[in-house]
Amino acid sequence: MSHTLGIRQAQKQKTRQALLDAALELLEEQSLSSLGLREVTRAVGVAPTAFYRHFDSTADLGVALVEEALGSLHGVIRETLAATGDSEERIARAVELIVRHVDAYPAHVRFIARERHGGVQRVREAIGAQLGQFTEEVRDALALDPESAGWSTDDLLMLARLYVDHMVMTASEFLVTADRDRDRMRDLAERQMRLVSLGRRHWRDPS
Amino acid sequence: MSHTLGIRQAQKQKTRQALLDAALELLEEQSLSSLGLREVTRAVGVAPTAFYRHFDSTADLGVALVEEALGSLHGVIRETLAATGDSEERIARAVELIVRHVDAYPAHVRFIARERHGGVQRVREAIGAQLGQFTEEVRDALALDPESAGWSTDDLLMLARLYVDHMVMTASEFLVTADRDRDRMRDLAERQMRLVSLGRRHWRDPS
DNA sequence: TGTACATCAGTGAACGCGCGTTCACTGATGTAC
DNA sequence: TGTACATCAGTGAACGCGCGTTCACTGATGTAC
Repeated sequence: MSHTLGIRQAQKQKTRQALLDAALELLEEQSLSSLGLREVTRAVGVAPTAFYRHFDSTADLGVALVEEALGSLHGVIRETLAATGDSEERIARAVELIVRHVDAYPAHVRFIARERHGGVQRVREAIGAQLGQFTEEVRDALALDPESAGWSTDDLLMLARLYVDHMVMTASEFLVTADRDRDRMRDLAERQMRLVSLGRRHWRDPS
Repeated sequence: MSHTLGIRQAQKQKTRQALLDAALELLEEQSLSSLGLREVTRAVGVAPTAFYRHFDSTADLGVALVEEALGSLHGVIRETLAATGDSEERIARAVELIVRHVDAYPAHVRFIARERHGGVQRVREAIGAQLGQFTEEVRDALALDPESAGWSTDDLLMLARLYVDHMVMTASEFLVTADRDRDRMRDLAERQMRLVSLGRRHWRDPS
């Protein structure tokens, strides 16, 4: 059964979400470490003091944005990796997934790219933790693949990091790619994944 | 002959360098978009208004920092790539180069990693331009390699981007790596480069 | 269902503070003769 | 070498402004009976 929130709770959540949305928009042209609490509340249309009913600070809001941006991605990634098909199909599907995600949530992707190495420690740590989880999930998926026979856990993690970093890199590249260059960039990303897959196939081949 | 600067010019350069150094240090725990001009002059010990004798704004100072951080790297990279030796030697040398650079200029590396996707457009653009130049230089070096026989310019650029992005990624990884994990991270980076090199060797093999 | 009290999300005034920028200035350095 | 004037890096006072945070408050929603 769906538990209906009380009116008060529902309204509170609505305001909280409005603060998150407004912050995300303001962050398209600045960094979290320069985002002001008053800017955010002004954009939403509430009093500055209302901010404290939801977050301790803008850093705290940033951590919530990390959860919003990356928390829901685990399922999608696992699905994509678990799907069958030959290497070429998988690559096309992975790149397609990235493109769709960037199109659907450009501000979230920009936020993660910007704050991954940004000036707010707690947010960097939150992003690092999420990406670390992704890496482990990718490693586990790789381990199930027949191609990974004979691979050490450490080598699998090495490869998983390469894939996850390539994914993040590709996503932030798409963010700044003009429409007329989309197809070229997509092709580029696919060729890079193809080259890595080739390296994977010949890893520790006696040759 | 070495042209000696006038006393006035020399003093001006000294102050300018002090501003750059102080800014770089302040940027270890914040982003450029939140760096204040008064913070910087306070750290140096000059009046806030002195700032304007050197830079229009903190964004302008940021662009100067990009030049300082990346401008001198072209030569080093070209040398490393031009050097002979087998694939394994090259990889070890490349990783060694990165490690040394991060140790010698940690604040510069952090600045580039942070502002590459940061909140100040002109600085992002300056970093992008420099990294684009690196990519072209790496592509040109790759083109001279016998292993690249039969490669299209486009495929060479694709590979060059993979190398440059891996280089940046590795550098910013080392920045946050504790001493006791240094060797493990170095090994990881070398294995990743080895896997990419394997992919390169088998690229468009009829197999 | 109705009443009396508790909760708490959002308000609005007030605070002290540091910000970026302007301006006229000073005095050491540079230059012309 | 000495003198008279020009340049200009750095100064210090002043400005208006928006910031984060505090506080006592209001009034709609929730709860107990």
